[in-house]
Amino acid sequence: MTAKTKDAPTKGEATRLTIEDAAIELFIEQGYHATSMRQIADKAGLALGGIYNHFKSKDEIFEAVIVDKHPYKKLLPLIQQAEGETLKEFLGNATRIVIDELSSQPYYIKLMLIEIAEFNGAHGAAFIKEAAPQMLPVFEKIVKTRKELRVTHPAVLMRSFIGMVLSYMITEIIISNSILNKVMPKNSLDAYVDIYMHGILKESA
Amino acid sequence: MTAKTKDAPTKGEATRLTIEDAAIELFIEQGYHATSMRQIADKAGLALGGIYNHFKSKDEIFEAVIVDKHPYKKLLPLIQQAEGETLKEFLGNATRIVIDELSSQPYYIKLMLIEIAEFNGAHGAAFIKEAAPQMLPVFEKIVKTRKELRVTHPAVLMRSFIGMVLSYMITEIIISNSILNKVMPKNSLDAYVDIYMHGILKESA
DNA sequence: CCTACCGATCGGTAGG
DNA sequence: CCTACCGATCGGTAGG
Repeated sequence: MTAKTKDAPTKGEATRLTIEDAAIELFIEQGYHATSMRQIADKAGLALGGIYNHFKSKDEIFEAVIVDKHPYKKLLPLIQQAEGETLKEFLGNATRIVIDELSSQPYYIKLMLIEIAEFNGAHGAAFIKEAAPQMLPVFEKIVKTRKELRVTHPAVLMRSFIGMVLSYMITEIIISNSILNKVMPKNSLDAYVDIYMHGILKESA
Repeated sequence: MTAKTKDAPTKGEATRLTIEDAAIELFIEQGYHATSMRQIADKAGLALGGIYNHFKSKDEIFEAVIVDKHPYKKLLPLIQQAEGETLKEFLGNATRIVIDELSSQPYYIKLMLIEIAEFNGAHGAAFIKEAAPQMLPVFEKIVKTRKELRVTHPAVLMRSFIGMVLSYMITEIIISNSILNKVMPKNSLDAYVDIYMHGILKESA
């Protein structure tokens, strides 16, 4: 009677997660095609052949990682928990929460870039089909209940919000690797969020 | 007396460019590590060994492509040509010019993503060291001559502008591959630019 | 600029 | 879950 609850994962499930954890680290450091099954096996503490008891192929490992480690599962509840009386406060808090979480787990952004760069977004489409129906309502609710918004189309608001976070994260990667960090002020996140906020809010707000 | 002018490139230089053109197409389709030297040779119409008369290694081809094909060389003069009486008109036109150019040559964005995903931005730093001193003055001039701006720091303005274009291009890639194109309105670029514009401009403008 | 080759490494599997 | 192996392909080179 092996229990299949969250609290007591099967040994096989544990090994599977160990493989995924090893794989995601290597993917992020090197990309997908530059990472070999032998490297994943070594990092996970298995022999090469052992991996194939848990995954049919290297591609299947990547797919599993994309699904299991994707940020929106963590982020959605965090956004919904975000507080603030005015919309400005609410969205400001939500943005900071999202970027803090993504920055602490740089996994996600990098993984997304790998997906686009090496797979032309092939897995991404399937993911969005799953995630979008859960994310859109959050923005629909915001549009309905907040009258201070200039942007009244939920999909446009969602796109602009995700785009703003993405652009901050990516320019942050670029800047931190270059000489631009000397010329860039320190409180960039505040300035960035301020521009966005001013962009979507009515002037009276 | 072989002339070395732009009008009459050496045969060797022509072959070198042919190799670069073949390589960039393959890189964009498959990424860097998934592209083989044999594929590049085939597409360029050479035997494998012939490539090594022009490039020492696969990595050197990628570096050459990054330098020679980078968009800022084309984009900088286009931005400077952008017209418009008000800042709103000027930036609106500049944005459309940039995005039109990048969309018609999807090379660039993809190449940048490959650079980050597969090289951790290693080549990018060197590039920015060259490009930043040429781009910053453009934004410095805008900040100085336009009083309608809320954003007064040139580097912040540059970052937000590049970030806005990047986020539009990347979300466009994601959306066009997914079911989201059904729920997304058609004139998204206008809405996107409008949010940004409203974000950086003073309310009186 | 091509032909023919090198050693190394790849993803994956058979068999236990 | 490991050992030992497979054919295929990789980046790169020697020699002409």
